[in-house]
Amino acid sequence: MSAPVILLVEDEPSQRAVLSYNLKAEGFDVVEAVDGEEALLLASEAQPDLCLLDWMLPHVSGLEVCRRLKSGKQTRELPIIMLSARSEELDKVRGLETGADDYMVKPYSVAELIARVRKELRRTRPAALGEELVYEDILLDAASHRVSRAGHNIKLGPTEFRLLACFLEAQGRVLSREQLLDRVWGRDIYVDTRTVDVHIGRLRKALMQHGGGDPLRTVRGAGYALG
Amino acid sequence: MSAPVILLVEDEPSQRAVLSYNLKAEGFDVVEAVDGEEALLLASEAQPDLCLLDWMLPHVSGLEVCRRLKSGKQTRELPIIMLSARSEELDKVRGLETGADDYMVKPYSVAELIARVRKELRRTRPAALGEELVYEDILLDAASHRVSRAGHNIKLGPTEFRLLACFLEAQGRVLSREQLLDRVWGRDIYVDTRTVDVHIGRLRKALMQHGGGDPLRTVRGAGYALG
DNA sequence: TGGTTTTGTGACAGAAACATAACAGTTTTA
DNA sequence: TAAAACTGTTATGTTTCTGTCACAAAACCA
Repeated sequence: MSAPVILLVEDEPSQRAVLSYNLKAEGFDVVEAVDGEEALLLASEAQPDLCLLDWMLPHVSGLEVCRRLKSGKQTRELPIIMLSARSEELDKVRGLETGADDYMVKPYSVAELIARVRKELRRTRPAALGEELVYEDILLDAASHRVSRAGHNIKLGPTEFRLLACFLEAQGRVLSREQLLDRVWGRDIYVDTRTVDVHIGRLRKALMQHGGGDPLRTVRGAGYALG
Repeated sequence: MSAPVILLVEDEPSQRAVLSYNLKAEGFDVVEAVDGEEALLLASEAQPDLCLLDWMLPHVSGLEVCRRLKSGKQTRELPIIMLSARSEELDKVRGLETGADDYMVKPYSVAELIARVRKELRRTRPAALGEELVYEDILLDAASHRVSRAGHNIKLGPTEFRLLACFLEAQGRVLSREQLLDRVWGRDIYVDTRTVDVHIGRLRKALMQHGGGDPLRTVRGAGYALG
């Protein structure tokens, strides 16, 4: 499973370097933007999982970037943590009003920032953080890379493991073959779309090896879903 | 018990502020010095448990401070972690054998710095954390540097020892080769990632020399895990 | 129903990931 | 200072996984 991607928007180079380095050390992928323009561009292009947004930016203010991200269709769901140098309560209120999901005042504890990042990602990318994912009698422990069903241990190849993690993260939503290729294989890998079918088959077989019904649902013309 | 006191020697105010803030956030008491003079004074006066020492200092260099601390009777036992801006200097620091207990190159991961601080403190203030790591019949005693399995003493090389300690600390989580290289070999050492495999093999052999199954699990495409 | 589209699946060859032994250079130990 | 222990790399063998294809089965549609 790919590491969560964090969009870091901060104009001051040294601040940016420190944050970037520490985020990378925690295992995140970091995409950096130096101003609002670039931030908005990368937000839709790099498909980040979370955005760290500085309040003070040249040209377009952080507040404005936040507002635009939250009103854009593609980027509405992107969690945003605002970083501000000032502690005035008014700023905080305004930040959260604009739709930011959290707010931190500089100077902040890096440990606390990381903790808040994790808190936001826990909602959207639980598998990437090493959480336990459950659906009925199926249990996937991302940290120890283990899967079991009704108590029986189940051995999965890397691809099937990621596939199952996707379905568990998607919470029953239907995922198209294209979406699965993106998330499981990666964005710029070219493989035949029918290959997904084969791996779905393998995943099904593995999950049913100790009995139990088929937990995967084929949605003709659309893709697959869990449950 | 009172919190460990850390003597932070760093002349640049912003760097000092960041470090101080983060250390305090982790529950340490911080005493700050801006140059070598003050550092030497505070080292004997404030009775710190550990010293974070910047390489570049006005007047008296960090290297010189380190040397003096290590030759002073009262301060000889004070653990020192040197902070250096560039990796070339790191070599010098190492080569000159200043007596520092650990080194970090800027920019560093705050999480890693904290981890190293704890590591040093564990030696000098062992009451802080439990020293024995256990998994099933495997026992690692960090204080005496001993490992045993099912009662049999097991002799491990330094690398295998650290490797096993990592797995015991990770509590069953999968560790990637990169993570292991970071933790066992160090962040800025270049070693082929395949080398990890070899040492895993050696560790396995050592752990199984008196019988018993393989406690290490290979997670294809991801890394290794204990149990 | 018959034809058409979509999905399921077994087989297979090639690729990738991993295990292990051997080796040469280095460091530590006695 | 010689011997022993340790390290990182390389080469080779082994296992496991992948992606594609071909054909079978199922679902859909008129």
